[in-house]
Amino acid sequence: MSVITNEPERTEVILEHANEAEHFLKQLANKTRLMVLTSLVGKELSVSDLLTRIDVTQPVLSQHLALLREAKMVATRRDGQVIYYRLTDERVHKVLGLINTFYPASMPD
Amino acid sequence: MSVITNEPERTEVILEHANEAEHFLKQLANKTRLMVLTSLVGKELSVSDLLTRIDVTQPVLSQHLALLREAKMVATRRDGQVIYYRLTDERVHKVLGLINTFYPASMPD
DNA sequence: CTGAATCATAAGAAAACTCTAATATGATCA
DNA sequence: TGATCATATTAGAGTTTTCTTATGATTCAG
Repeated sequence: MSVITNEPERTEVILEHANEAEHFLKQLANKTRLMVLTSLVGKELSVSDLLTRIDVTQPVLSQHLALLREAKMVATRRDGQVIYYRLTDERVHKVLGLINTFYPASMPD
Repeated sequence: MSVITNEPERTEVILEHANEAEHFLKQLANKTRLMVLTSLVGKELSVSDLLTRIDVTQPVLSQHLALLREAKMVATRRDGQVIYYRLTDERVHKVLGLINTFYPASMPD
């Protein structure tokens, strides 16, 4: 029935998924959320941890975290009163990795 | 002075470029603009061409094209009364290619 | 149980984005 | 020149996103 379609690229697939792609990109297209997601690459962090790294108020951070949870881009684990967040969407990881290549690497700490 | 930093990934670079990354992603995070950009992969198209493929009014398309021009994601060429658009940002091409892999390939025409 | 700490939620204001409708610009052609 | 075609621009309305402020829920220590 279906044949192997081995063109080097078929970006047109997005045309049929433009709504989903728009939605996905919108979830990433926010400074606070980008910083959250980037901070979570390779490690789990608590909300307090994130608050020390990102300059936003607690409710604002919490609202962005709620959005990311809803989007299933992150998941949580509770330990006492602390809630740890981690990345759960490999697509996010890939996009962050690509975007990362667009900017010059800065001096590591 | 600087040393080779050859970690497998250093997504933290985005942290220092979160504003730019947000701006870049916002420009992509729109159905009409995604369809425009995707339609332009590998080919030049006129505004009329785009209008036949994308279901929006002429002024709306023109406004989105203005934004993409401003963002330098596309460039134009005039031939008589027709204006042709083409992609000019390799980063856009790369992101579209990646997003594309997130969706199942559909049957080619 | 009371209080403090950590995190979440909700309502409304403010800001940003997108569309509608009307008009303008530039090119071609009779 | 005047009409028409292709595309762009503008003002304002409508919609969506984000923030502010206040409050709620859960956990733990004393």
